[in-house]
Amino acid sequence: MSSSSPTGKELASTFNPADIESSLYSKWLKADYFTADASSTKEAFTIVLPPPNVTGVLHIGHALDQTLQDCLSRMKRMKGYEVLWLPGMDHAGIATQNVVEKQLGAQGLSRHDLGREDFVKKVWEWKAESGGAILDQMKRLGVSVDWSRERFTMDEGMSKAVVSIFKKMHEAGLIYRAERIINWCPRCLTALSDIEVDHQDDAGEFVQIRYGEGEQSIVVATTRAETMLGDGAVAVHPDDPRYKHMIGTEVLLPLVDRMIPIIADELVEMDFGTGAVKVTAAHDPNDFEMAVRHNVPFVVIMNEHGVMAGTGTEFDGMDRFDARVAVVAKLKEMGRVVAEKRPYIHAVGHCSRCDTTVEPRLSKQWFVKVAPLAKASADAVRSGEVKIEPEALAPRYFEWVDNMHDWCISRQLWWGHRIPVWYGPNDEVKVIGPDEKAPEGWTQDPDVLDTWFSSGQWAFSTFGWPEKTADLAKFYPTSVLVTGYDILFFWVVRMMMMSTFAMDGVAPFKTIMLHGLVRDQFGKKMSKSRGNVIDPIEFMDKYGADALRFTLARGANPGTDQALAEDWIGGSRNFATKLWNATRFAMMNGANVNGALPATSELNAIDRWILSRLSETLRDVDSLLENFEFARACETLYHFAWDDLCDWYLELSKETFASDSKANSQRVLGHVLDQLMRTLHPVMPFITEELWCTLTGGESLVVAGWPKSDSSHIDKKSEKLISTLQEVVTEVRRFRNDQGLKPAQKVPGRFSGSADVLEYASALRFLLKLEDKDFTPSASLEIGGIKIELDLTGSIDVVAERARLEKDLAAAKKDLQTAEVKLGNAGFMAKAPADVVVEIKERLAKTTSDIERITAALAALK
RNA sequence: GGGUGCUUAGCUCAGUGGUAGAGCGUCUCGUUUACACCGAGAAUGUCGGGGGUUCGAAACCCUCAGCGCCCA
Repeated sequence: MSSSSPTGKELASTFNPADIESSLYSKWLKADYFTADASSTKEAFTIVLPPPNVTGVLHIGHALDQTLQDCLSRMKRMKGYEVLWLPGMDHAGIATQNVVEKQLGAQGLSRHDLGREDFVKKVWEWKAESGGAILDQMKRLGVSVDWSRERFTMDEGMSKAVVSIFKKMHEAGLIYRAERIINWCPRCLTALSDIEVDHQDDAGEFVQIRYGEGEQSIVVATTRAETMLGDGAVAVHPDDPRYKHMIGTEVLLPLVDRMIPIIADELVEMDFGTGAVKVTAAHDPNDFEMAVRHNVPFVVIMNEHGVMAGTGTEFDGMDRFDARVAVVAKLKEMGRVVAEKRPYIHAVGHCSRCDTTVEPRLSKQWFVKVAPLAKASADAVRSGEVKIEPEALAPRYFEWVDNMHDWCISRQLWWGHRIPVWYGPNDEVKVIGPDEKAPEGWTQDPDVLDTWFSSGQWAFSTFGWPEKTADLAKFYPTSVLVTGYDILFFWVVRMMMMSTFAMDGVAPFKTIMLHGLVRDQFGKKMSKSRGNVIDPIEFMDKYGADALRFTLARGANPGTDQALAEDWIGGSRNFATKLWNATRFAMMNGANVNGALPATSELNAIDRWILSRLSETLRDVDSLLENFEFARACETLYHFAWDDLCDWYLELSKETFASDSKANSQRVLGHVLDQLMRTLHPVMPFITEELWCTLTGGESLVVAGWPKSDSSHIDKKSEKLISTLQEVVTEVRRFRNDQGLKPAQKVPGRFSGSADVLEYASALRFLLKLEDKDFTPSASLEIGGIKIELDLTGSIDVVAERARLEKDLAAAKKDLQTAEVKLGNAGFMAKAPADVVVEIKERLAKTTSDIERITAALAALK
């Protein structure tokens, strides 16, 4: 059987995604549909793609994030906006440098063997050869990004912007250099910001050590015994009665034989450990704070590799973890270990890139003073200029921006934006802007900037800032930022801070739409070690991009994680096949979009009903998508397409399509499919494009109009009638099933009752496999005022029928009781809204008549 | 320790005051003018426990228990 289209094209009998996806994507690129026009008079709709790492490959989280962005972009494009969805990549400082260093390591080389210049050259070579694999994978998903505007955080324009903003922030007093305790990775040999540190529960030890002798001794507790070599004081709480008398005195620090003071500071928790803590000013952030307050000296006892150095003890030259063991052993020997707990589970910081245990280290670094920036970022949300969706996640945002520490932005790496600060021969310090030259003989700071410093500018420097470009004017601020809540703090907050600063207080987006993480089918986090990682490419190969996209969008409830299983992607593929076959069937039956839709007065109730359901669906889906309710939008479309259209409309209309009076229905069906394909297109771009072009002969759904719900089509009367037909069909099917009739077995049957239902008697007969001929009824049913009589050749299964009726009777009695209780409740009658009371009264009447009918039927059964 | 969620069918989750829902899975029947990647029918829940507010609570409040995430 074939289905012909306006273009003479035919649909294959089975849907195979691989046949259409890549050629459709090429078609869209060739037609230049995704390239935005800054000179357009249309209202702009802008999204910047959260730039994936240049080292990255597409994982399921990207697939979700990008599917949602593509849905919004495609819908807005169809709605007539000038849509810019800007793609690009992040240079990912540490991650990328690690990749290239690893490659060098395989050849027995380190970056130092190459030298800075050649190493950076090598990284660029790596990028040209193997970087950005993710971009091609994104094309598989069908992303409608503007490739002509693709950016990279290290490209020329963005690099210039980085230098410009550094200078601007420095001039505003927002960037400074200071000696502080920072997170140090002894393997990557660089400083890390707070958010580049992952806290894990590690099995460590908790050791209590006695300092001093006799009366003048005090027991401190620590998880890092080796740092005692650098202690400058012991701290207690000022109100602690145990130690009050010792405040201001000194105790002997063992091993190094130094007298150190006992100080009082409110930071100390009396209930924790012994209530006395050692103060290692150069190796712990809290100790550093106390040391500053009490003038405790900073004693550095480790080098950059985490190796003990400069303590003047036997421990110099030992790795920090070996030193921990050795120091405890030695102290034990001396009888100074009062108590030990092992294992002691506590949170320990690890480098988020290489998992090495982070070492707090006193070091001179560049910082951003975040207080004013964070306040502006918080205010933008508090004032309503920026909306967080879902609103429930706003407190998390505030918790962060309201309590933010200064941001360490220097990294001791080679791959990244080099800090534009130059030092003169006499310790002069100067920030050199993009168009300036450093004086002769000066040297540049060797460090580079934190990757987030440049990606924080993604929402404006991608448009050409600091130049006053047409793109910037047209597309900034962006409309919505779509991203996972997991990078709210990493990236979103940085974008907010940098953008509001650079763009004169205008926040970078109007809405921050946060989605959750994709988890495995049991809701567990995906991880390589668990072996439960879902590869989006594999599943696109297997089920098609549309199936993956639909599954992800259907699971995307605002701000919450979603589980994903292969079976569910298979289910979405089944849905795609359903759409394919429904369209194929429709076209075999002459569905078309030629000319105007017939007036509703000329349509039968089935056509009026599907138009009514269509209008309601379009109305609901539009509002759901505008509110980022992707899951509910998909659910609504799924049930309209599968239940209303395929299971009921097509089945009820088969009779019509076989008759001579089918023209109106053919036009209606064409219209419904046309609108359905348009509405599904943002979620399932490939199959809808293929089906719609075949059905309508149109150029492309990418540039087709977004459907408007036609409220004049909403027809409650037809909905009521069709719902009665559905009830009749379902009940008779149930009866047939209970009676053991085969689905295809024809049975003589006839209807009597209200005329508007009887008008569709032949459609009912078709669905119920009832024959229209004279017979003596042996069974009868009554549903919704319609009487159905059937001939079961004289014998029916009385036991089965009795069981069925009794079940119905019990349900009806239960309903009756609830209704009676409510109506008999004076409080309910007095306080419940009128429409609820009416509803309950109707329910009472219906259940009463049902009970009478069922009771009579039971009595009639022999 | 601070913050913030979650607990509804076998599994994963919707559902914010008016008769408990979906997808997947399970059971039965079935190749009938698209589709077995299908159709028809069925089973399955004192909505974590307890208390309160209300005419009415899965939903609102309190409390207990369990689980999770973020931050320190």
